[in-house]
Amino acid sequence: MPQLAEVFRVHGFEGASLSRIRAETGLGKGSLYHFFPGGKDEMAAAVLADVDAWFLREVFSPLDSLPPEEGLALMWRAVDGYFASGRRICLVGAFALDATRDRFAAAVCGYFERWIASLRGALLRAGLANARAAALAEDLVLSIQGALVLSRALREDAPASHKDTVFSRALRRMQDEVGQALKRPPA
Amino acid sequence: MPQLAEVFRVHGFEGASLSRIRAETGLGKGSLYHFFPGGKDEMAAAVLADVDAWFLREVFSPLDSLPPEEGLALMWRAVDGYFASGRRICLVGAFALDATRDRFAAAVCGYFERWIASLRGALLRAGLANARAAALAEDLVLSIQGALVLSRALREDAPASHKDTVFSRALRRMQDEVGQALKRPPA
DNA sequence: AAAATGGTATACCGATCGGTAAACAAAGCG
DNA sequence: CGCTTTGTTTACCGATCGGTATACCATTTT
Repeated sequence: MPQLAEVFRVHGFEGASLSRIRAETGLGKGSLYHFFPGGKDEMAAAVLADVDAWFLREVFSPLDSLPPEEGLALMWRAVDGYFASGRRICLVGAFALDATRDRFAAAVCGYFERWIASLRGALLRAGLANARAAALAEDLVLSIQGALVLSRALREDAPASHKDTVFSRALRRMQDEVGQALKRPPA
Repeated sequence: MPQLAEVFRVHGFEGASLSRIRAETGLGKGSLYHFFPGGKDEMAAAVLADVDAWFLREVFSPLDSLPPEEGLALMWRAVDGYFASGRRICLVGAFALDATRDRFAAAVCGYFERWIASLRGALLRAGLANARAAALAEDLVLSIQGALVLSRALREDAPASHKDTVFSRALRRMQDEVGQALKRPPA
């Protein structure tokens, strides 16, 4: 399943041909269609569900139920780890850009809505005003996606130099932004 | 050429099959290969060059040569118009996400580097400190890309309601950020 | 009018696409 | 042991892929 996800991440939905999937997973065509009778669509849907489950467990739930500061700290760690400091992109974001979005509209839309909602909730509980929490939550999720795009565009996938990439810089900037917002009185 | 660009934008490089291109442009296969003997790669390269030229003319050059406030104002207008308030995505950003990036690495990388550099230059000339200008320029370009991803993910391509979309909100927030940075002494 | 030019339409190529079917292997279980 | 279940292999399907070749058409040039 991780390998399956990787194929979609690297090549996109259209670019993830069955032969590439076979090569990456080592499974024959028959095996793939045994597990996913619905074909490529079902594979992609399963991967999306898997991603969603991971984020639900590692990001959304902590944001919802833990003290906001803890939840936020966990989110930054999880995001930096999951996206490999910008070397790996967001599958959902990639699907959102092309026509693939229409096929998996519910999953794509739900993923981002949920993320923003959980983040907004945590920020609210951390003391931010309603409007400010909503705006900041949206801005943070949006910036993460943008950082992934830019990080990949500038070819920062060198195995070394984890430190000063666009993604790491952006992540630090976001944390600062949250920190300042929580210290200061809501604007 | 605009139609050609649209096919790549909507379907991505892999999803932009020659038959779809033919359908969209109305040209026969022969005509396409007459103008682009190099096939799909050359078409995509031409589209990328076209996009780059447009941004050079409408965004980068104004940022470089006009007074910074004017250049910035033009950029916001151009960006909002070009991306149709979030209803149209950035072709270069989309290419950057999947394996297509490797094929057009130079163009993709150059596009973003140039954008950030021009923006940084304008911010510098507007009075920002070196580090702050660089960080803000990166953050703005990154946020635009993120706003496009999120805007599409949340299906905000309804023809009506131009006003309060994720993209419009994000654009306004960025303008505020720049405005505040220019007013205040550099942090 | 003849020839060359710029562009188009069409048929076709091998390769690969996503997907199906059937034969087969290996356990699980009575 | 036989029988089913679970999974894999393999061959194959029609459709479509990107790309080529050729014939054709409309100008323009000579």
